[in-house]
Amino acid sequence: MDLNFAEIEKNCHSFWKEKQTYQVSNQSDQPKFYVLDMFPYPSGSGLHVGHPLGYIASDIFARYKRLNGFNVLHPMGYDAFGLPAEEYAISRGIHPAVSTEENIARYREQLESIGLSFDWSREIRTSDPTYHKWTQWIFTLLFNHYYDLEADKAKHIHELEAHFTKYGTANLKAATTNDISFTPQDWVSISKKDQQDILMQYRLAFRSEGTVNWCEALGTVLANDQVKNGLSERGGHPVELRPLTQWFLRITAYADRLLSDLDTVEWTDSLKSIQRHWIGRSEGAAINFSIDGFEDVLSIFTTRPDTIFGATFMVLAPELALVEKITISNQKEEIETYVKYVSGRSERERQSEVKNVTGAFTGAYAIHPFTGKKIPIYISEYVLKDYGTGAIMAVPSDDARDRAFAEKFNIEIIDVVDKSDFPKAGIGEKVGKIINSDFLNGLEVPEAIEVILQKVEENKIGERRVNYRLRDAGFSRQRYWGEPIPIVYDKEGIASTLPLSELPLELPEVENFKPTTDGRSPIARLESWVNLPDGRRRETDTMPGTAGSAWYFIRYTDPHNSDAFVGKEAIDYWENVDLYVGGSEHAVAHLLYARFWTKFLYDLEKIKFTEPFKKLINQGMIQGIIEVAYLEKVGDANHFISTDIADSEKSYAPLYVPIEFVTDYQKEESHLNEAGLRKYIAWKPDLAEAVFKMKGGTFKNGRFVPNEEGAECKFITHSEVGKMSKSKFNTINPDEIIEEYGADCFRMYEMFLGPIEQSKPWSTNGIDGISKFLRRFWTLFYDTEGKWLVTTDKPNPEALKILHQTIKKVKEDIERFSFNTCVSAFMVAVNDLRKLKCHSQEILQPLVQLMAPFAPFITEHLWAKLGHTDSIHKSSFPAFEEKYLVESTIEYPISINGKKRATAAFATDASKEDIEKAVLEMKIVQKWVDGKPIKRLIVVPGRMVNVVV
RNA sequence: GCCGAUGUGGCGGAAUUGGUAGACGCGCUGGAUUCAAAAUCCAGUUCUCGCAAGGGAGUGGGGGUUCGAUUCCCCCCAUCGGCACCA
Repeated sequence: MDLNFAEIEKNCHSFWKEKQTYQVSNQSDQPKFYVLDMFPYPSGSGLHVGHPLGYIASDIFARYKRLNGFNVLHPMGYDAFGLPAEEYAISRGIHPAVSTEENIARYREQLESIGLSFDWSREIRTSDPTYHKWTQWIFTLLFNHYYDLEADKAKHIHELEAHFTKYGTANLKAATTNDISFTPQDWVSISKKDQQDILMQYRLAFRSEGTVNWCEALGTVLANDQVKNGLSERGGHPVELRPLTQWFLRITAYADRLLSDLDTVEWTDSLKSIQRHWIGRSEGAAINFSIDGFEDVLSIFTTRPDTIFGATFMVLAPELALVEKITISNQKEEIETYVKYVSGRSERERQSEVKNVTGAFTGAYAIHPFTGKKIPIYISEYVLKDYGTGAIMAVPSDDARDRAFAEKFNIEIIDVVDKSDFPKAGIGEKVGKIINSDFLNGLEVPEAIEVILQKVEENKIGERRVNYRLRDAGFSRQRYWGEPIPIVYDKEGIASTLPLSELPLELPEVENFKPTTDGRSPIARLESWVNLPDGRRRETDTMPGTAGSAWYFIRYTDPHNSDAFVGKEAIDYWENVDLYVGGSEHAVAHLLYARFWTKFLYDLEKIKFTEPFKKLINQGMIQGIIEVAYLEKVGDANHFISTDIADSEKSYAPLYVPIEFVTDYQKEESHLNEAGLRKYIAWKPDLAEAVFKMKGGTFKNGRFVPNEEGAECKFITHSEVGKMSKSKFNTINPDEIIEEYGADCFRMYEMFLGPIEQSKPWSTNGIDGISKFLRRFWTLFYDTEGKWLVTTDKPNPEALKILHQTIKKVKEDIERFSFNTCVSAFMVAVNDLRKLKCHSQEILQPLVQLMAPFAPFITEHLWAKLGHTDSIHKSSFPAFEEKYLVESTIEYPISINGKKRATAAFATDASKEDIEKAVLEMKIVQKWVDGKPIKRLIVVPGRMVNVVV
């Protein structure tokens, strides 16, 4: 009987549904295990073959853990709010709620067809009011807390108010937007509005004027991680810096913990290093320089205080308020021109211009705190307003940029570090001996740093300071499709949060949800919603996509709780995610925000863990082949040129070609034939008039005109490996593959492709191998007539050995997430058992259980045929027994001078001496030794023999 | 430029602690079956010299440690990913 996977799959789906096989309870005596896939955004194009790679891997692991007696939480849901979902809806001209609903339905269907063992009763959606109610609630908590740097945790804002009333800012160590100081008397005497403005500077969710990434095309601001090379990550639109009042989350307060706790999680080195970089901790000092003729002090940040005697000028960020104040009248024009020039430059331009230093002199001078010398103050765009204090002491001898600047503006360079002992060291490297530096002379750099830091603190001219590259997270979006920020403003503009009883604050229905261009959210147009009867006004910005995904893994443990974001018992039982699987593209956004929210909720004692994801595996990207046709514009005419006759000197416009039009796709000779070309012009009607030139002739107006009799219409396309995406028309859908080969085959093939974390182009070359394997596996159970072959015969030792070898290998390999080698192991086992004509139930039944995590459908069917009524996925993982692997002899490789020349079998318990003797007597060994003296004879028992001549 | 990862047959890849390099699969070659084909089954398949027996080379390149290196160390190259005036 042939393997009829379609029928088996159908039966399994209804069996699992009926028995609720994958539903999991929060009450269990079994140990817990939490396996989670990264939250998908339900895109309009559905799943392509790249998505399931991680889902299948995590599913195998979840099933494996279940078979090993764990209570496994393995849920799935949708990151349904956010920019991509909204852009998709706008492009189709429908409401995002409608398109999201449609997309989710399709996703669900596809995910189920793959046989993923999700507990669907726990499905959540970020756009669902019963969910976003709690996202909003967490926002209100962030608003009502500040960060106490002394206790190193978040505390309620009331504690801060109490501190202000009692002590003012004295002895306050709290994360803040601006360092200010006042007395308790000041605090009580100022207005309520002023008090609130001050408190706002301490809240963990706060409103502030900041420079934001404004994207005109998307009509919204974007977070730093949504901007790549000065363009929006989504859509590639230009992004400019704009001052705008926005909501922010004070993630910087958690910078140190986010950094140090990376050591406690099992993530890849590359991912950890990406996060470390993003956080960008640097230790140094803030040092105050007085300004000649002004009361103001100039505070600078440096990581090289040891080079302070080499500081020959100062540089300020052009945007700094101080600049205007200190500029002397003679220099006013120059400075103004320069400031204007900088403000007109986009982020992108500033980044691309690395070599050419620019700047302007303010005419003011700072006083060197140790030498008392006057040093000129410049401004330049290479100093960033938001990093450190926005001001530096420039040391041209030990910093490449400072040096370039000094050379251009003819400023003195004093060598302060003698690096003659380190000829290979680059400029700025922290090695060498200090010279020309008064009391620091002769010290090694690390010592000098310590000495100067002490001196700076003694003299009260500065302090040690740790600085971070990490910025506070912009949390406002001027878009429709997101959680409304649950804030109202009174007549004075004082912000307050909505109480839990008024949550969720649902998105109002609007006629026009398209983005505006005036920097306001679309819901701001809805006056009736914005203005409350009591005169207060609602906040109209919405939250970014990262909000809902920052805590979703918590909600899965108790998804239907209407009284709390999660039940205490539920979260204390399940705790954090044991295994998290997803792409590395979320390295800094989602993964950092989720860690931040987790730590915040931990501080508030809502949860008992400090990291959301203990172990994280990044699955590689399955790439696609992108097919491109070369286009040359000749006047108004469009000429397409086949790649084999393309002129390598010329540059052509590459146009994407949908892969379904391409013949011999994935092969070198991929091309469009006559029918393909017709499809192409039908798909792009504006190119109907185009001319396609190829070796064999020309295709024009829907007809191929050959150069000579019998010439072929073969328009060769240019093929390259790249991301699989709808916009490149190269997505391959799992549905067709499942229909043709079955879900089990699809699952095993995706795993067989190679290590899970490796990226590779998709190719169906080789899927036949898996398909054949499954059919061979099937023939262990059924003959061609459909007769059941399994017997109760006692298995022979050889079959037992095969089984137990396989159990051992598969168990070890699953535990190290090496799924491709598991599939190989199954193939080896099936090949060997077929050779033995083994049909013994005692062998085959454990083999079926072993394969259940990989091929859940076929194994479920066979399990039932083997006489079981309950699901195989509720059974157990076969136990490995060493005794079946014990061998009486071991085959040793015999090497001469490290090169293998022969093999020889010896008894397992053969002594070293016996082996030595036997080896030396071997003919082949004597031939190689050839009478020469034997220098050494190495025998590693159970391993190998090496004869050194 | 800095940081991280990767580099093995025609292809995807395996070799878990330094111990038989190339498991398993694709592809290819030959054979069986068939009127023929598909499917299936059997055998072979790193390169190279050789009729063969048997040699030689070989895990991106160069060097080193070791009886023995895909595995450890140093230098270099290539590809991918991240960051890029970060003081």
